[in-house]
Amino acid sequence: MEEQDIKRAGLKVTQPRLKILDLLGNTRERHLSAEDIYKILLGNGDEIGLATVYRALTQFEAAGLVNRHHFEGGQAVFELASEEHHDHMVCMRTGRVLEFCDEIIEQRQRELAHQHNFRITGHSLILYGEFLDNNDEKA
Amino acid sequence: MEEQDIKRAGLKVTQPRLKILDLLGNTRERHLSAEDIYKILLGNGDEIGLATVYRALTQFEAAGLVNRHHFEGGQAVFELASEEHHDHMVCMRTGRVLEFCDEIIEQRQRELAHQHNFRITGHSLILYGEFLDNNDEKA
DNA sequence: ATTAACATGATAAAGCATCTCATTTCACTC
DNA sequence: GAGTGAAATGAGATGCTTTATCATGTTAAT
Repeated sequence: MEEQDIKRAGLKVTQPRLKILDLLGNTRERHLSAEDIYKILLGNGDEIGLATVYRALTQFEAAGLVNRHHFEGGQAVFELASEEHHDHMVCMRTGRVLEFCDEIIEQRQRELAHQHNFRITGHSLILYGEFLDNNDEKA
Repeated sequence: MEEQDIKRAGLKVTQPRLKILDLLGNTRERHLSAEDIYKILLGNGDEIGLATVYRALTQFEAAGLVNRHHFEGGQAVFELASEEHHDHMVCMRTGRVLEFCDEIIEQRQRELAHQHNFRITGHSLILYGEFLDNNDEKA
């Protein structure tokens, strides 16, 4: 329940915050920019301000509810945080984003970090390119 | 020779462009933001405009002479392009950047992309964290 | 030296994100 | 359920990075 998540984050349960979390959880496109969210909610007839969207997303990120990614192209995108870390393939043609997990890469990253006396606190692996099939509709 | 690189890129050989390439090649810190470059050159007594720095870097990037990276923290950083692709560990405490190459990860990325019918045109792997030793001075 | 195309740099402008602050909403108490 | 203080909202201002504009200055080839 979104309400619980918001409370657990030490935040008041408000309409804007519920709407944002709900949208992130129930949209076909898991990865949305702050402006996407703002426009979709406005389109739904909700009253909301862009500043509120940014604020809420930043708070959700701090609470671990959502992740922020900086794909190429200026705007950051947000997604509901899932159990395990995952990486992304981003189609430069259609914008489609595919998430993937790979334990071999994760393991190798840990090894390399250890070799260099580096303590990893976060990481970002993004493959840019394009999908050769035309499944982009079913993304 | 920097002059040749600039010519090969189809650009005129100008003082600002030479200075920028020279700086990128001869600075201890391989990764500089446009503003870093601008300020260093100003500090050296050179006359240069920030717009010129951005323009030159964008042109060099298009020509494959430099790479642009979007580490966390707003500003993009630029580095002289080297033979082979490499990834980065970024120290969140000191800003130190360590480059590394790992064929196991590269290979695995290719496999995963192939599995998903994805043609890779670029990729970005960044590990954020901190170095546990205090070699930051020798970076 | 001349010249035409290109480059420069100061400043304006665009784009993304955050800050400000007056108003509203939430959640708790009685 | 009304009252109250703290927190949240939203409109607009502001900040910061990057790009566009354009009059002036350089380059490189004749």
